[in-house]
Amino acid sequence: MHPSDQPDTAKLTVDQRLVSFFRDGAKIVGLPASVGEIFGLLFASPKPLTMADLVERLNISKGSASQGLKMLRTLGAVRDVEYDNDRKGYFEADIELKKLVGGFIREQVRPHMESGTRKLGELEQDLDTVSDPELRAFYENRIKIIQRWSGKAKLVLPLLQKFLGE
Amino acid sequence: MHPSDQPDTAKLTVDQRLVSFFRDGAKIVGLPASVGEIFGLLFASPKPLTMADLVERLNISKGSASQGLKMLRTLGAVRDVEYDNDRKGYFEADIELKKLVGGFIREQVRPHMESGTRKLGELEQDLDTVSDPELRAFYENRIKIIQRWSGKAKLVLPLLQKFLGE
DNA sequence: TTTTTTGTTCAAAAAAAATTGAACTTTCAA
DNA sequence: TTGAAAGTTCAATTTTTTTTGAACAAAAAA
Repeated sequence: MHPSDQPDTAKLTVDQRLVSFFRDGAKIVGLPASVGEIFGLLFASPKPLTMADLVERLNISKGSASQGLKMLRTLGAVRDVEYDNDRKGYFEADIELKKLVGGFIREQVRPHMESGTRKLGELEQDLDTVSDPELRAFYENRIKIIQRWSGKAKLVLPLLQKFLGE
Repeated sequence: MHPSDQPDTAKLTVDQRLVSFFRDGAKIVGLPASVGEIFGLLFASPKPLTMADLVERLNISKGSASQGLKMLRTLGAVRDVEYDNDRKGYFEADIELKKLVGGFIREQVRPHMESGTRKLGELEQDLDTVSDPELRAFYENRIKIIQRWSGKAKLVLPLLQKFLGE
């Protein structure tokens, strides 16, 4: 073994640790590991990186890099930058918590909430099909409970965004 | 086909819709579908149910029912109740948002945050191994950014709990 | 005690999700 | 134009997660 080669248990470099940190973070919030790694490497890099850099340094396929970057751009977590006046695309991590959380809420939370609201509406329609009045009253109450939750959730999101926006 | 058998496109009953609603909800927050279904059926039931009821009405295995109930109890989303002075165990959904969110934060959020905090600490140790002063300064700044995020996150959880607790 | 009912555990199977890589498109330079 | 570099797409593969079900354990009834 060459002296600079490190065994598995060796200390990781800071950028490797950041990649690992964001890989875990991505999994926690339900995003693919590769997406976390890409963000991590960009976050750990003083200079913008190309897709080829990501493929090489993270050992991921071109396909993963492309799809991961697409998702990160949609989330507003990564942006395209001009660099080296090169025709290749360069990318940079966005470090504003407000933007990261905002993108996550917009892309991952709101769509689910909307579909939930729609489903809840359908549910109310079906109440008419319940003939037993006691059961019907029970269901009405249950639906009211969900609506109360839903109302809170809708209030909480802007509150959260406000709090996180410095 | 017997007249009471409904084709796939037929209207669902209210309890089926609630099961489906919570199945989706579970997936959104990263829990197995079966866990959502179990909670959904309990939520939709005026009376406590047994494990056998869940197996039969949701068409899931005894193993899934047992494991799902275990998780829901750990989350504080379901509780054991006495009923019918029967030796079987009976279960009921908990409908307090405060408790549901509290359990989720305690079981699913806190452990991840703690492991993140630990990893961040390790990361700081490794800063010493960075010889280039410019790169080191860059990393120091990045770590500071994560620490700022982490601080916010730690403040946000109690705030959230307070807001959701009626 | 023995049998039956109820519930748990966990290895194996099935299902779902992420990743790959080869074919394709786009874009620019020669 | 043509060729090469850069990037995208998506069917096939791999990996991860969930679910199953049979063996086991616990507890009460017979």
